[in-house]
Amino acid sequence: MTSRVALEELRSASICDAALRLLSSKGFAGIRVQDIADEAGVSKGTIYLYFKSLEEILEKTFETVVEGLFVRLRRELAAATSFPEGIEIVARAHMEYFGERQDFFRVFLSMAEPLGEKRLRGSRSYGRYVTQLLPLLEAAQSRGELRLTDTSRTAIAITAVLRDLVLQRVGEDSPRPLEEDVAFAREMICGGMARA
Amino acid sequence: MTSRVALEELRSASICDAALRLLSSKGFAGIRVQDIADEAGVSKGTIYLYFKSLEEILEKTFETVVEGLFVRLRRELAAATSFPEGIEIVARAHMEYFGERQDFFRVFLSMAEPLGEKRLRGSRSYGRYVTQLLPLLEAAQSRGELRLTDTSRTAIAITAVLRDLVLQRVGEDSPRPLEEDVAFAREMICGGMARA
Amino acid sequence: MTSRVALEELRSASICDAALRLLSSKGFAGIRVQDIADEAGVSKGTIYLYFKSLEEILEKTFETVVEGLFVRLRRELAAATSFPEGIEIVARAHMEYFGERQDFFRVFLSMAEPLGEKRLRGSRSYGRYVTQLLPLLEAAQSRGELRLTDTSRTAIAITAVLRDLVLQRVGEDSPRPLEEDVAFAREMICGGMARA
Amino acid sequence: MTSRVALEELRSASICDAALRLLSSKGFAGIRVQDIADEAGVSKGTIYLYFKSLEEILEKTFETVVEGLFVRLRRELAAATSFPEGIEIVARAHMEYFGERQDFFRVFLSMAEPLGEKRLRGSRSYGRYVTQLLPLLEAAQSRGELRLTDTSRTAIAITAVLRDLVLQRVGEDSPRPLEEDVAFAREMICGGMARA
DNA sequence: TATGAATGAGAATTCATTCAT
DNA sequence: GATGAATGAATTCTCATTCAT
Repeated sequence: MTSRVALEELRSASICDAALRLLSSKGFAGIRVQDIADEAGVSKGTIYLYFKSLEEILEKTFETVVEGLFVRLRRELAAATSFPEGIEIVARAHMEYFGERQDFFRVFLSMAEPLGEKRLRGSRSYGRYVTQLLPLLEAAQSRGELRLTDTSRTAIAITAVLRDLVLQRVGEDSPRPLEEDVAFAREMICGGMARA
Repeated sequence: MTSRVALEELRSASICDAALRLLSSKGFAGIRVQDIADEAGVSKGTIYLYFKSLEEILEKTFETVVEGLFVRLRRELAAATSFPEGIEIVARAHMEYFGERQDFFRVFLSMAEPLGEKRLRGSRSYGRYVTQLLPLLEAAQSRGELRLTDTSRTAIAITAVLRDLVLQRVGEDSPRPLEEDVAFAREMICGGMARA
Repeated sequence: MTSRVALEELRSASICDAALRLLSSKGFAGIRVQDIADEAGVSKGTIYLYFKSLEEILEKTFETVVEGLFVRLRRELAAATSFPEGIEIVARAHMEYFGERQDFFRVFLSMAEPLGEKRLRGSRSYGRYVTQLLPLLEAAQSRGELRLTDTSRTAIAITAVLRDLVLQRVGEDSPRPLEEDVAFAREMICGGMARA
Repeated sequence: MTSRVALEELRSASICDAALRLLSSKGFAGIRVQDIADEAGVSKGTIYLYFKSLEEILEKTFETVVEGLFVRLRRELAAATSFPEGIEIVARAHMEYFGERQDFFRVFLSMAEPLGEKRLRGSRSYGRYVTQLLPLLEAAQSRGELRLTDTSRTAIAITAVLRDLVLQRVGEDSPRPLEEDVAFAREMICGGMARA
């Protein structure tokens, strides 16, 4: 019985893996069920034993990857003792995680809103993504570390900066040392750009 | 002869206008040549007299809209006398311009990189978009107003914050007063989030 | 303008003709859009310029043929002066009309009720078919020619007998003279089977 | 060994039963092997231990039901002492038997000939169905009760009338008393419709 | 024997693009 | 130039049948 469920999980995961690999090379719009099947080494019919539609595959794939980042963030943020330290942790997590999943990251970007609605309706990941930072901000606020009081817009601004810095790294042939970008992010986010 | 070219420009522009209107309601993936033809009031065949392919229409449309923002930025930024003032100008331009083109904005977002490659390969607008801020930053730097020295990454961070704040506004049913968000952007970008 | 509509009618009709020819050899269930396209000498895409779906083609085809019989019945029944004469006219019309459309007739049979619902939803022809006989029966009744008073069930019984006799003829390699079957139908329907 | 065969019969019958129940709700075209397996409580693979194909299941199911009517007709017709009495018996049998199997009856109708060939090729039941009436007609003829001499066409006409009357009953929300329809059938078939 | 996961040949439908008028 | 009818490649999803366990 366990093996039945396990097998199902396994197949399902391997199909998502295949989809993830293709997301890279083809982007969201260019992906076809047959491609996923080929990449996963199963038949088209098999795909439909595990997923109801192409859309479901893409959604599941997406959620899986994003959840991976969330898990990491939750784990590591627990140890942060100051706001700048928290920002560093978040920045590092982003850069490493997406640095290893460059191709996916591009897709992730386009998910900022129900974009490409036809192909990925109802994915709520992006909202949850922003939400991951709220504990960090609330703790900082209760410690009186924040200048700005609108935590929701603050969270948005933080993720925006991190996202685009990662995107930049990902696009570069030989990105600078990771810690340099982490430091830049911390400085920019905590202290802003203007001299006192 | 001039009138020949002018007419051609006119037709071409009216097709792009039609495409823009549809981009709103249908998004990138859902747009069809027949729809554009209908919306523009010409036949499908005529479309192909002015454009080589659907892709070309979308690309041209995109460039046109983005160029509109660039023109505005270049014009208004010339008057900026300080870095914070420049940031305010840029923020206000973004919020107004995209606030009036909400539907397009979402599409714009997905263009951060050659996403949706199949439908819009090779658009280089996003890179140029970031470039628009360089004059502002270089002037600020020469005036000694900047803490951070990496102007390229700084420009990225600024556009990232603005983009996502606009996105947030666009998604809200009754967004707060525009100047409030402009002020938030200025504060965040110039002074950062952490208390001194 | 007229030629536009005319052309459309023509294409539409030639597609239905093709479908009718195939109905014969493949039956309702076995018919494919590609087959119809091939048979009609157009491309699959063209089919969809004139019909919304396979179902619509089949429906239209069906209606067209049935309407042909109705037209004939209405025309000829007007001349009937007695019930037996009317029955003869109806019987002859059935046998000739379906004798020339044997393959279609089989399909018609299966339409007695919303059978094969999935493939031919909403065809109301059969009900209208029975209705064609009502004028004949009402005239006969007002002339006092009928023993039985339930005209609706009577109409059903008549069409049933005619249908199955035609079916029998259609299935025979060398059917007997048509007038023999017409006479049998008249005798059976008017006088019944039992000796006085 | 006997039990082996018996078990096989049992399974086979229970699969047909399942198919029959589904025929009702889904019609011929909509029936799927998986549905039959589910309804019968066995696996899809098991189905193929007992039947060569979906077609074979449908055929066998069909035969089984039809044979049920035949058995009843043979039993009850033996007692008939006159033609009208025989017709009454046949009419009653039809109305009761198919009244209890309404959904199947519709399918039965479409079987008048190798209709839906793809799904049920070669069913010969309908011909045998007509044959069931021949003993009745021959006895009546030898007793001099018949006006018409063509027993084969006569049998066809009888079954046609009965079939369509049952169809009518089956389609009605609150059918009239069964004996009323039996009487109508007897009158129509024995005495015809025209007043002497 | 029984199972049900896997297969893959289809089938309907869409739509960018072409081209004769 | 302008048109829009015609094309057919491409795509998703279904389901009868097989076969390893």
